[in-house]
Formats: sequence, C-alpha cells, structure tokens
Amino acid sequence: MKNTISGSITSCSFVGKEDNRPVIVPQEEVIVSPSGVNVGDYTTNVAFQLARRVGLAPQKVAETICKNVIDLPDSIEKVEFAKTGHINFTISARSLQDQIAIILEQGSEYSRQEVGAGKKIHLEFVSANPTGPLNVVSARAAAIGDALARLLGRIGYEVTKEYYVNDHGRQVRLLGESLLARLKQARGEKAEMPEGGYQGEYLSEMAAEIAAAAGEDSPQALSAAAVKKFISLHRESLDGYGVSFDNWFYESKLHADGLPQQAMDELTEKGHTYQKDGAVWFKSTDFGDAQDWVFRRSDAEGSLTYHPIDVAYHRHKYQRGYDRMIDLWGPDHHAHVAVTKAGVAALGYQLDKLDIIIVQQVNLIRGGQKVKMSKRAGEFETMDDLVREVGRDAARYFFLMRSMDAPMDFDLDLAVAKSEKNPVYYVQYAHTRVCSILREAKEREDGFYLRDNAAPDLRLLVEAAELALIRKLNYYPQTVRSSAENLEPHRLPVYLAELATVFHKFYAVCRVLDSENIELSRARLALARATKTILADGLGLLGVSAPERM
RNA sequence: GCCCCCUUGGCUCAGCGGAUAGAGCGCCUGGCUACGGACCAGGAGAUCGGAGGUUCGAAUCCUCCAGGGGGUACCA
Repeated sequence: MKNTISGSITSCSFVGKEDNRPVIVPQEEVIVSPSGVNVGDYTTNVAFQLARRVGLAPQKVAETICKNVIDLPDSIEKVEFAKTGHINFTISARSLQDQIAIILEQGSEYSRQEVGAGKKIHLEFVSANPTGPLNVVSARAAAIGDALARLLGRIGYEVTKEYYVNDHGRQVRLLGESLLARLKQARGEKAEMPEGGYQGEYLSEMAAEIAAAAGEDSPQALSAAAVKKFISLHRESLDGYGVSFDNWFYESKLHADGLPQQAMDELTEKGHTYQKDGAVWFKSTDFGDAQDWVFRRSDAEGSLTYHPIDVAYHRHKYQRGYDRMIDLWGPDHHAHVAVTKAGVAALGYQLDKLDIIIVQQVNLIRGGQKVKMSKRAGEFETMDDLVREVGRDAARYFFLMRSMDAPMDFDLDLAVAKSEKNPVYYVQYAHTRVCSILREAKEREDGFYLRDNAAPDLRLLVEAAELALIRKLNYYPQTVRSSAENLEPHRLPVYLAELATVFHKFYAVCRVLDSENIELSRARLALARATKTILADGLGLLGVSAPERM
C-alpha cells in the first residue's frame, strides 16, 4: 500500500514559478509514517525538499502539490497539506476494511515480501565453545539470531543458520587436561589444575561420565569426549529454547582441509605480515584496526592463533557463495571484529558483504540487585537455569524487546511475574482474548459462523476503534520489513505491544458478539480473527508461543 | 593510552533527519449486570548527559567534552 502512494506522488508534477517549468517530485524515499499527531496514515516531506529548488515556501509547495495530485489510488481517501508543509494521506475506510479479508486469506503470507529476491544470507550465532554450558549471552544471541533468520526469510532471503564449533586447538587440549586433573582429584590423587584450566564445578560433576565415554584417561580422549558431550548439551539447550541450526560447522574441518595454513601463507605472500619477537604478526593496522595481532606463535610448532583460523573460516563462507554474511558475537569477542575484517579484506574480499555485530552483555537482576556472575564455580547463571526460571517465552521475548547493541538488564522478577506487569503476557493475553471470543462464538446458538456462507460485510466496521485496529494491522508488513532490513528484531515486539494495546481498546469499546446484531458481530469476528492471525504470526517470528488459554 | 557500545521522565526502555519526544513499571483518580479485569479511561512526571557544528528542520548526522559499560593475550 505504501508503494502505491509513492507511485502516485512520483507521477504527479509541480509547476514552478514564472517559467512554468514542471518539476518532477524526486523518487527518493519520501513516504514516512506520521508520528505523534493524528494527521493521517502516511505523510511526505517532498514539499520541504522542493521548496528551495523552486524558491517558494514549503507550505505553498505542499498546497500546489495537493491541488495537482492526479491518479490518486482508490486506497487513499484524501490528501491534505498542513501549515507545517507536510502532505498527509489518509487511507480510505473502504480500503482498510478490505485489509481484513486480505489478512484472513493470506494468513502468515500477509507480511511476505520479496525484497530479498532469494539472495543467500549466512547467519552465524551462538557458536559457544564446547567447554562449558551455554550462558545467558548465548541465550540472548540465540533469541536474536533465530528471530532474525525468520524475519529475513519472510522478506525473501534464503537464510542459512550456522553454529561454529571450536573443537580444535589450545582450549580443547586445556579442557582435557582440566578433566584429567579433576578425575585424579576425585580419586584422591594429587593433581594440579593446568594453568588457565577450566575451574567450573560442572567439570567435576561431569568428569566421571566423560571418562566413561572416553574409555581412557588421556587428555586427548577426555577432551574429545567432553567436546562431544558439550555439543550435545548445547544442542539440547537450544532445542528446548526452540532454536535450531541448519549447519554445525566444525573448526576441525578447516584444519583437515589445511585452510588456516593456506590463509596464513597467502597473507604472508601478499606482504601483510611481519616477524617480531619470534612470532608472525598480521598488519591489521593497515586495514583500520587499532593494533596488529599475532597470527603465528613463537612456540616450537609455530602454531596459529585463533585469528588466522577465523579469517580462514570467513573466507570459506565467502567461497560458499553467500550474498551476505552476518555474525552475532558476544561482547568478549569485541576486539576481534576489526582483525577478522582486516584479514578478510587483506585476502581481497568485499567487506560490505560481512556484518559482525556484537550482542551486548546481559545483567541479571533479582530483587533489584545485579546477580553476581563470577567465573568461579557455580556462580554464573546458565541459559538452562534462565529458561527454567522464567520460561522460554519470557526469556525470548525479553531478549528481543531490547536493541541488541546495548547492554541489557534482565529483570528476573518481572519475567516470572504472571501479572499485568509482564510485557510478554500483555501481548499473549490479547491473543488469548481473541481465542476466547472465537470459542464463545462457536458455542453460541446464534450461529455467528454458520448463519450463511456469505462473507461478512466488512463495510460495517466504521468505529474509530475498529479502524484504528485495522490501521495497525495494515502496518504489520512494514514492521516486518524494517525489523529485518535493519537487523533490529526489537521493532517487532514494540509493534506487537502496540497492536495488543489497540486491540484491548477495541475490545473495551466494541462488543464483538451481539445477538441483536448478527451482521456486525460477524464483521467484528473477522476483524478479531485477523488480529489473531497477526499476533500469532508476529509472536511466531519471535519464537514465542501464542497460547489459546493462559 | 587506544578501540567499540551506551547516556531520553523516579526505574526499564522505544523513537526510521521532519509536526505537540512515546510505551511499560512505579505514583495519583476513575471504570466490570457483557465475549477472560493478566483489561480500559484519565492525571502528575523529560531543559533527550554537556558544548559547538551541518540543515529550512536535529533526540536522530558531524566534532569536542563528561559519565557509565566492555575490550585492549603468542586463550577462544
């Protein structure tokens, strides 16, 4: 609908001053939604842009444009200019009413758009190390990544969700050594944790089980068994959270194919590395980074650090032919964004295809106090703990409510509260209410559904509350699109909360089931069902359930 | 030191260069003989961290400053 109006504006012309030279309105993004004042459904600022070019006041320009608008689509009831210079468009009631039939017919396809045109997006998220349970930041990233994947899919992208598994290298070896130490300690033998080893209590708890699976007590066998175990635990946690991945990519595969070494050699050949202190450094400062990084250690084997491996991994993504790659990383990887991009650029790949986004920290708040999460055993909250405590719906909704680039306070008390204070219930309750009405309609003798086969007369929906509700429904596709395109899934919960509000207002004012007025009841039932469709679809995109009863 | 993120009512946050900056919580008033009161109506409460700049127009873009957070390993 937005496009239709845009089309009508771009095709109208403005006659300039003395020379009568027609000035065509620029075909830029000129339509914006009105904010604040209730002036119409769409507004445009073209008059401001043209004012200077033609040497007239914006209001005069707006007035002239309004008077010369031609080919106004039927969907627009009126075009007005404001004294500020804005030109406002109001969608006709008729066109709004028709939206209901469209929503009911299209269902979740109502928000389907083809702006992605089948382009392939690679979305990597969570990618936690298989050395411990998933934490709350992983839970945040999982909620966001999963919602983004659905949103991008909805607007026509082909999305691949990938989980990168660090199953190779130093931290894996360390994990095996830590386990061995724990095992020995459990047997009463004297054993020291290796330097920088994994202290977490979960390791002691799992040591015996892992040892049994490993079959032998070598660090190698133990770490392999532990990695396997943690990967399956991660998978379980994510399953319980409703998040699945299309692909689990193992770092060991990169090594098996010799890709990190190859990337390293190539960077050296191209002159992007240098020797210092016995190590090989990559000149990432040449590509805008704040510092250079060691890529090959000075140890006896000349082993590679994490960075060239990650560069190789990203090159592998490029080679797989994605049009765009999006990584969601935790705040602890902050400094690595620049070096990874630098490495990719040094190998000659286009950086504009790659977005590395940092999902910021999560502070758990209980009783108004920050929950302390030290690295010491048992003192950090895992993703499973969180989900167990607040439930999957509240966890996902809370994470998705907030913009991902700001650290967030997660109020545990609010998330568990089964009350009006809890934002996720507010939205779900709207859905439940519709379901309740629909149940009632079925049970009643009035035959709201079965009176006849004719479609309900949507022209009966003329109340302000009814039209306001349809207006909000009509706005849904744009919300989906902007959430997806801007990689800002939090816009959707904001919208859903607004939709719930408009519905609750409608509910307060407009009785849906009225035996005295069957035709109106049927029309309002259609509106209620359309609302249910959008609420359920929106919640579904967020991975949050839309309950029939609460 | 350097890099990144954040700063909007008492609190937690929306806000897409445009009109009178919006929600929720908390606080104060009201509202169920009806399809679920986990709801609705109304009120108080904001010099959008500060100073410059760009612009017809800035919470939004740019620069500087301040405060908060994170990072700055030959760990990942």
